[in-house]
Amino acid sequence: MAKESFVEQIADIEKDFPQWYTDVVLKTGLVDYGPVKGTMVIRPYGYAIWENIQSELDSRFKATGHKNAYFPLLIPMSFFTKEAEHVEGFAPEVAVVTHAGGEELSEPLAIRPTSETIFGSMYSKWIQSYRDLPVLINQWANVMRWEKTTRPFLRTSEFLWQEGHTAHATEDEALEETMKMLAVYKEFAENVLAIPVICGKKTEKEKFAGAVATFGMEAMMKDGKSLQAGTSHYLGQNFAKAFDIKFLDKDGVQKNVYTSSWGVSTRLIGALIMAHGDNRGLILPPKVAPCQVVIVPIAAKKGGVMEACADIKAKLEKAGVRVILDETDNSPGWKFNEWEMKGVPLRIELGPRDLEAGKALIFRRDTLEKAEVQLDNIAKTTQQLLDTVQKDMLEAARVRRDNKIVYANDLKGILNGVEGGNFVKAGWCGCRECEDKIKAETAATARVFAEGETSKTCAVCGKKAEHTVIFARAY
RNA sequence: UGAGGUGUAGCGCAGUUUGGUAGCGCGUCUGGUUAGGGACCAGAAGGUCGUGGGUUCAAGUCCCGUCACCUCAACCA
Repeated sequence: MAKESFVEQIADIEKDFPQWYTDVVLKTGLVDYGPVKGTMVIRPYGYAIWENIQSELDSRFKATGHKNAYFPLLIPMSFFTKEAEHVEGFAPEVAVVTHAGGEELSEPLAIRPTSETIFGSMYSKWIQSYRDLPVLINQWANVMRWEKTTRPFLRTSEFLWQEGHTAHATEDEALEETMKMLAVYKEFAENVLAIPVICGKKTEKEKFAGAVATFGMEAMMKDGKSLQAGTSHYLGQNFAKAFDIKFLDKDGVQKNVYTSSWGVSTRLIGALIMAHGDNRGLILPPKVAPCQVVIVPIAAKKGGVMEACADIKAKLEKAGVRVILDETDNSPGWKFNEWEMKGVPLRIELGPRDLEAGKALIFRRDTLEKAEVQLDNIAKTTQQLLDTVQKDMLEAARVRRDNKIVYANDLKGILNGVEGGNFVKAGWCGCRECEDKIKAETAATARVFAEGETSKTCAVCGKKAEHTVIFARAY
């Protein structure tokens, strides 16, 4: 009987982007829903992507002088109340432990939604002198935020992330750190995830609770909506004062330190899916793909086919390529669809006919092109092609994004822009009323300030524009 | 919190109007034949019908309660 084609099983990316996303995430085996609402179980295939992200990021953190550490999951509630804006921003979404050991606790414990407070409390003990500075620590951890509506990777009650927390002697140094890590994220997003991003300062409304300034990294998804893919915060002396983090400077004066914090999360996996995927499923850039090449034997039982496939696998492994030989007895068509759905960048097909000719077919997931390759130098060809795919994916994403950035002079222009799935650059006077009005009438929010651009007037009130802002609907 | 909807096999559903042996498709498992875009044959396993009570000779089906989930609204660094 005629089965539903694979393409029909996955929602149409053009017509129903959210449904397409959910289908892909579940059907590719990245995650499953957890028993507690809003939680996800990250399955091995999804976690392998995260491990690749971790290792790429971690080497960049080490290269910029940071060290890893681990801080506790539970934070005394009183810590949050020490910084006024921080507690106000996070209180609604903090999960709290009230009982343990069969008794009610004398002080409730927050399950960390972020760790500025507990880092702050420890830094106040560790830092005494300018000689102790800077302190550059990162931690890989889980955090919990009790959001009302959730979606796998994009917004879940519990998620994995890294959070860097640094303390510095001067404002300049802390600001420099904030910007340096934002640049690290940008370079990583583009060269590893193949996602072009726009970085910039956030408005007061969108800034992190407790920060002096927040800088965001925004990525455009295929439907033109924006996803905040990472943030870097300059915290000034807000947390230093709240947690009494002081040092004796060279001039003999006691001073508060200046701190920064920055983080990216498993949301990056959601970004990967939505920035690159198509109607066949995922398309993963080679650098983070758990499997970079899949070998599909054709007529596997015929003489020499499996042996030749195993030989190719060995050669690729030796060259450092992550490769899977699909030895299951599914039909070739089934295998093609399965691995395409999972986003494997390259597929090598080898059957009796190819073997005789000393060739194989190699298929590119990103462009859907097939080409013949000589078996003799297949390892080298494959490696080169992986590099090409990595670069082409970034370039293709860049073109997609650049075609969807428009300018607007008034509210209607912003509305038309975002309805058409664009990022819209528009002037803004800087007042909260105008920002709120844009959100109310267009469902778009201010993502980041567009640096190096000047608009004359505010798109809402017509007064003099203080900034040019990128507006977009966001996930 | 306001409005609507859904709970029956791993997944998707029918069956409820009119009470009478628990069904279908996909998937899974076993054995075999196949193979260049989701192949085919044969066989098998799998269900406290969300949950508590009531009516009845008899309840997936009728009555009362309750829980969970989904959609929209609201809320949301």
